Amino acid sequence: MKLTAKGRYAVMAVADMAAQTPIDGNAVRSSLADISRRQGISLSFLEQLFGKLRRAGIVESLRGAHGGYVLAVSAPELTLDRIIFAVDEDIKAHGCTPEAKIACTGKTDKCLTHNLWGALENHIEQFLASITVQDVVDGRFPVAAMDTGELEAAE
Amino acid sequence: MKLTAKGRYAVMAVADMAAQTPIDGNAVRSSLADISRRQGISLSFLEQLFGKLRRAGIVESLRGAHGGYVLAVSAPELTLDRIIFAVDEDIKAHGCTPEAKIACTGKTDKCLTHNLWGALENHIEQFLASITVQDVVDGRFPVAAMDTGELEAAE
DNA sequence: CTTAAACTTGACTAATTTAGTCGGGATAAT
DNA sequence: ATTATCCCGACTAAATTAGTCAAGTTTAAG
Repeated sequence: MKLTAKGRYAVMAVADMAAQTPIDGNAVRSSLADISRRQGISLSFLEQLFGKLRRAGIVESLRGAHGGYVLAVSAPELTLDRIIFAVDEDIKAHGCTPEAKIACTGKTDKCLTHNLWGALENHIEQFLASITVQDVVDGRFPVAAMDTGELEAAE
Repeated sequence: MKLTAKGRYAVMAVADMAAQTPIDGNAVRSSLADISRRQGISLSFLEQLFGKLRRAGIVESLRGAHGGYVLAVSAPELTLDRIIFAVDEDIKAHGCTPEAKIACTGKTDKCLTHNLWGALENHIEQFLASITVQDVVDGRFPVAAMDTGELEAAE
């Protein structure tokens, strides 16, 4: 799976939207300019990301003056894998894609690892699918036996 | 975490070494030329990979004529994370590295995702650490609820 | 001792991917 | 109209990847 800065920014931006407290339970309209200001991500880059998020049905746009974006899925329903998929589209962890099939034609010797990468990819996706945007906003996500104890102070 | 072809090749090569049946329980000496032939990986590239594997203490080299490489760790003891780390060295899933600290100075708003990527990285590492080279050779690894049912036919 | 098989090292490079920028539109509220 | 906002696609600089190449060093064999 591809875990790039793009994906991180997208999750940050969506979490930022979700963190804006709804006035009456209704979705809040955020302009990219606001998100850009709050998160320190360039406007141009956000435009690129939100185009993909919109096409993926994660956000809805309201054009024109006083427009902006609204979450199309509620924060507790929206899992991180959808966001990452939307912006980092192509995922490929195993090398036995059609073009690499030449090196993987049935010989078990040749491709001992074929299934392995698929399993790994699946594992990562499941992890991301188990976390919602609401979890991120609340700072609550499965800490699977983390041993880096640098959580408390930002110094 | 970085999951590149380099890491895949390294795992393939090490698994290939492990798959060569030991004559008397003792480690088998494989030359890079043999591995190259069997796995279809270029010799030059293998040289690059095995340099790193050797420095990481995963394999030992025997120089000179009839030399080659030997696993320095037995297949059932050798976990995949060590191999991937050795060749793909730098791992970075969260963006709040020292230089990115500017955008992450204490403000909880700014870095809702700080711990998240650490947790994800940890998750992946744990997965890889749970699989040994012997598992790969035996085609046995944790299939965590895979739903892609394309395992049977190479066709 | 000479030779050659094999490993060792590190610099080099072409292709790809990433992480953005830029500029010009389209749309809707005021 | 004007302005705030989204929309879109082309463009690009930097980094990374995947892999090559050449010049060694080491040791077994003859």
